[in-house]
Amino acid sequence: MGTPTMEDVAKAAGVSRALVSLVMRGSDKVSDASRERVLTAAAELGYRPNLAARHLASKRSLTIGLVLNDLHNPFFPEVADGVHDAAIDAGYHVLINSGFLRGDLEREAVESFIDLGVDGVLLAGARISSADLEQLATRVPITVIGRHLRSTAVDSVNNDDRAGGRLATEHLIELGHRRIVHVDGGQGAGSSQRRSGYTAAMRDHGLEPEVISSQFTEEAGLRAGQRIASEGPAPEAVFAANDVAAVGVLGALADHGLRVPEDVSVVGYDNTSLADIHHISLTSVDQDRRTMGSLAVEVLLERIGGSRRGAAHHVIAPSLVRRATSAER
Amino acid sequence: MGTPTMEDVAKAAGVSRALVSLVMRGSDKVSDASRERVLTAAAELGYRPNLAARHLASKRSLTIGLVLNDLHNPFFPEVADGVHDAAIDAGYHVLINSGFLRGDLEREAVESFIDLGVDGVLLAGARISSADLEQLATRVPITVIGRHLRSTAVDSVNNDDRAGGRLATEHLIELGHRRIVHVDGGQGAGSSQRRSGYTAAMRDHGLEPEVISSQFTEEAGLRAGQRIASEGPAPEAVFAANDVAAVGVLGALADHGLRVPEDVSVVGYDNTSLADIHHISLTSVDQDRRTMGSLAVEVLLERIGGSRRGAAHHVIAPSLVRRATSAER
DNA sequence: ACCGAGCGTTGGAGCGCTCCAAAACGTGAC
DNA sequence: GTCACGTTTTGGAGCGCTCCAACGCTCGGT
Repeated sequence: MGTPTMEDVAKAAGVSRALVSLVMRGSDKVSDASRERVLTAAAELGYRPNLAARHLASKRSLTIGLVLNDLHNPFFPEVADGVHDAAIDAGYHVLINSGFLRGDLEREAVESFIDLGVDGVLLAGARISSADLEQLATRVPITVIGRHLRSTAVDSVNNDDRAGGRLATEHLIELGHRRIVHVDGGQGAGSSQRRSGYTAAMRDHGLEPEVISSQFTEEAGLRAGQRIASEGPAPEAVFAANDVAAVGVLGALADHGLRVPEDVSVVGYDNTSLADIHHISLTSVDQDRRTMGSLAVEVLLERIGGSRRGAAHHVIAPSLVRRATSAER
Repeated sequence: MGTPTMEDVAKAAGVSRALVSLVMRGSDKVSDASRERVLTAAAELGYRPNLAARHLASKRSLTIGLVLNDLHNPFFPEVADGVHDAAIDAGYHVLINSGFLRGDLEREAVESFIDLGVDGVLLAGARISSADLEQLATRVPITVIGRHLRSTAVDSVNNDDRAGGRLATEHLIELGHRRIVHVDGGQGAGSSQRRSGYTAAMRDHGLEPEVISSQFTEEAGLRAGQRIASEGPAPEAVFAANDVAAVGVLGALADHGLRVPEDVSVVGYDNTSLADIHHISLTSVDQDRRTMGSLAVEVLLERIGGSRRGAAHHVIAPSLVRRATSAER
């Protein structure tokens, strides 16, 4: 006989299987004496409840699935930290899966979580289509992190990208810069809001917005930076739609002999670990990812618990982290 | 009634539940006609097998658990990619968990995987104690990635850190450098082997090894770099025990006005995404992480399948990726 | 016409647990 | 001593699936 079962513990403790079950679930309608004996027996046998059996019998698993759209992106680990903390506090387990940057794999990851019987699913940086999302949400509670949507079936947690775009831009304006170029994030999540925050801030100060359409990758940032550095006189500052792209810009500027921040100031977005590297030290807009992760868990648990009708869409305020790549004109 | 069960499919297809089970498991002893009808019925109902029930009944889950010691470390995503690919090929699912840099949480992650009923567990960058590891291995097949051990119960997949240390050092020697300092990785995995590779290479060429004891963090690399740059004349080259530390060194050198690679060449280890950032462009020793991940899955499946007696300890050869931080003297 | 083999199919037992209704066990009041 | 009530404990049904032994069927050989 392999791993001990509840039956074995019951026998060892001289009680019924049902009582052991009660103890394992932390019920308070068990006498202290019995609890003691069961716990001792369980410890002696090295008993651990079989989760598969538990899920099957109870329809709930006290587990939530976290789908990260891309393990390589330094944006996600911190979200995962927040998720983990909040979940543990609430007595839930977390299982992680990667979408490997593909909407279809993301969908598949969610489906396996459903098959596994998780109580809810968290999607971070979801690429999946809205239609798929709605469809999946009929089968399991879902909360999305870092994507703006107005669904009634799916909850979301976001940072205010528009405010963040404005924040970055106004920081540069305050430093005395007038010609500020925005390297945008194309179809990336939050990209259009960040751009609109930038544009609004520029207009408010009577400045002319100048957008280079790009993407959320270093490669794209590099190309944008090359254009910036080679076409005509360099601008006074660049606001890139995320850190990775900003680092690309940094590389291109250096290649062209432009000094940062003496010649050009650069600001990124996301405040990932990349920005904090001493050798890079990138000024960046921070969205408190840890808090976003925790908040997402709360929201998800509310829906799981049924303590809320309708969807919740939280938006948290971003803040600016000033480092070495931005300076006074 | 909620999600459809096998019973529902059986009824809809006009066959027995057992037959549906056979079809779902891809058995070949089912007539084409029956298979067709079952599949159609299943598709119509949107049926998906309940994994919890399946695990419970079958004692196997076709799932492996992957425990990453730290989600923040750019070393792991690529390992995860390799694991994922190989697992999918073999018809297995992958579930990920983080050890959050703590041996105890790592242990806990493995235990939840066991409770969940995974068929095997992969540990990447394990901090867990060897004793715990051995103990856990009695309950589930385990393969460790990136840690040298000589256990008979646990398999491992590694790169040849000693050869890698030698590789980096000889690269610098070939470039004409004589005074090469090694910033080591303290207690980190593979650190002592890398150091010994460095020392051996130096001695072989009649050079004096010079080791600064440090750690696998940027912070530690930064401190080491500061010492290097401020105490006496700067060395001609630095070999740091991993990329993160190397990036720290890079930052410190820049702070002290030392140019890389004109004044000092720098080589890292791991060839993480960090090294590949254009703005950093760090020469680094590559251990093919993707291959390591895939190989680890193979090794694990061998043990799960019982097709091997005794432990397997694979060591793959590292290679040097030359970038902009190393140049001729 | 009969038998056995081979194939496809089926019912039933059982995986380890939860949860409910009911049994057992006090306890205090009368 | 009895009764009613509250607290603990228990047996059993059932979660959705797998797996095995056994079933019915068809078919070829004699």
